Amino acid sequence: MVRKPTSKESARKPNMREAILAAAEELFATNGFNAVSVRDIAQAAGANPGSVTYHFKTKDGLLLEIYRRHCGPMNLRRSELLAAAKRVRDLQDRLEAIVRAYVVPAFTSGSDLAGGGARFTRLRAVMSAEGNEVARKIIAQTFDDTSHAFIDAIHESLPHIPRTDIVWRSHFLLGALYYSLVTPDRVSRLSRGEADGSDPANAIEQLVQATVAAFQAPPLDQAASARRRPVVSNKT
Amino acid sequence: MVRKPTSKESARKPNMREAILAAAEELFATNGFNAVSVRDIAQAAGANPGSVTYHFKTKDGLLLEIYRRHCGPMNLRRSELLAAAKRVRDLQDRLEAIVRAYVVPAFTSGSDLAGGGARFTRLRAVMSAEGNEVARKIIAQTFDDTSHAFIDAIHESLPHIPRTDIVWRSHFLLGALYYSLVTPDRVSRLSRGEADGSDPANAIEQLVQATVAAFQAPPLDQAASARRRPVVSNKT
DNA sequence: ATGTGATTTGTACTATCGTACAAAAGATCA
DNA sequence: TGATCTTTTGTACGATAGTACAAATCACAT
Repeated sequence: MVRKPTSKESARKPNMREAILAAAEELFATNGFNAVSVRDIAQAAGANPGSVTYHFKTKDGLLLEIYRRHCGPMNLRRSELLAAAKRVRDLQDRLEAIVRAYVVPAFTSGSDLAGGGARFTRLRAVMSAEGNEVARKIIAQTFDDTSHAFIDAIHESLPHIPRTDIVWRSHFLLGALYYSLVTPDRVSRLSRGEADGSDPANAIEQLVQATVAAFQAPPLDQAASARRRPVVSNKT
Repeated sequence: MVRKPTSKESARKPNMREAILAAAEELFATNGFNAVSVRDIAQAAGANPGSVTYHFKTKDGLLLEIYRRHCGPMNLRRSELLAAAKRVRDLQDRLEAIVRAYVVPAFTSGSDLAGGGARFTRLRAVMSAEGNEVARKIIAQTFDDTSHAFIDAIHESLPHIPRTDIVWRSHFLLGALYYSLVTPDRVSRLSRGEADGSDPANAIEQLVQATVAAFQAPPLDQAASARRRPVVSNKT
C-alpha cells in the first residue's frame, strides 16, 4: 500500500531523492546528457547506482523528473512577472519590463527555489544543443505557451513591427540567454577581465539593454531588404 | 590543385577519409559528441570502424581534424570580409557590413567549401554547449584573435560605446547565431509557419538587423543602471 | 607481373554503460 | 517486539563503447 508521508519524510540521508536530482541537474547541465553516467550521478549524490533506478526507473526518467520539477514553477513565475510588466503604462518601459520578466527567472541562482534558476536554464540550453529527444518533447508542449504569451505581449508594445520579426528577435534573445549561461568565461576572456561573465546581475542588465534595442529595430520589410543589397550574397 | 598522386594518396573509394570526416561532422553537429559512436560514423560513411582508427587514431583525433580542416579557411574568409567592411565610409553602413562579415560565413551551405559553413558552425555550437574539452582548447586559441578583430572594428564604428558593452553584445550575437543553427524549427513553429527558420538568407537578414540595433543601444553606464532599480533583485 | 607500401577489413579485447534484482537495512505501527 | 512496507546496497548481466592488431586488399612503380 502506497502511503502518503504522514508526518515527515523519512530516509537515512536527509533526502536522497533530492540529492540525486540535484547532482544529475548539475552534471547534465555542465557535461551534457550522454557524457554523464548513472554511476557518476550516484557518486556525486553519495548514493548507490541502484538508488537511481529505484527512484527514477531509467536515466531518461531522471531527466524527465528534472523537467517536471522545474517547468511548472518557472512558468508560473514568468506569468506573474509578465502580468506585472503588462501593467506598465509607458510603452518603452513596458517593453523593458517584459524582457526583464523573461530574462530574470532564467538567471536566478536559488538552488532551493524550484522554479527556474540558472542551472536549469543551462540544462535546457545543453539539451537543446544535443537534440535530446526527451527534452524536445517536453519543451514543445510546455514552453511554447509561455513563449507565445511573451511574443504577444511584446507585439502589443511594438505594434508596428511584424509578428514574424518579433519571433525571430525573441529567438535571438533565448539564444543569447542560453549562450551566456553556457560559456560565461568567454565574456571575461574577451573583455580581458574588465567584465565578469559569471555575474548574473551584470549579464541581465546587458542582455535586457541589448535586447530591447533589438526589438525596437526597424522592421525587416521588402523596402529594407531591397535597399541594402548584400555585399556577399548567400547561396539560395 | 593537381598534386602528384604518386605513391602518397590512394584509396579504393574516391576518398574514404573525406567521407568519414563529412559523416562525423554531420553526426556530431546534430547529436553531440558522446551520443555518436565511431561505429555510427563508419556506417554513415560506408566505411569500416577500423578505418576511422587508421586515419584519425582516436575519436578525439577525428574531432580535432574536423576543426583543423575548417578553422583556417573560415578565419581567412572572415578576415577578407572584415577588411572589406572596414573600408565602408558611412559609420552606420560600416557597422552593418562588419556584422554581416561575421555572420555570413557562418551560414554558408557549401559542403565542398572547406571554410566555415552552417554545419561546422552548428558543430561548434553543440561542442561548446557540451563543454567538449578538445573543442574548448582549439576555440580559445583559434577564434579569439578573430573575435578581437571584430570587436575592435565594431568599437571603432561605435566609439561612444564602452568596449565591455561591445564584448557582451557580440557574445549575444554569437549565442543567437548558434541557437538559430541549432533549432531553426522553433522559429517556424512559433511563427506558426509564417517564417522559415531553416532559410539561411532569412536568418541572416533578421540577425543582422537585430544585432546592429543591439550594438547601437545606449551604453550601460552607471547612470542607466542606477535609474532602473530592478523589480526583482538577484541574489548576490 | 610482381613486389611494396598504403589502405581497408574483420575481429577481439577490455572497460563501461544502463538496468535488473535479490538481499540488507531502516522506518512505521499494530 | 514483530510484521510490513520503503529505501538502500551489492552485484551481475547483456549491450555497446573505443581501440588495437593481424590479415586481406588495393594502387602503382618497377
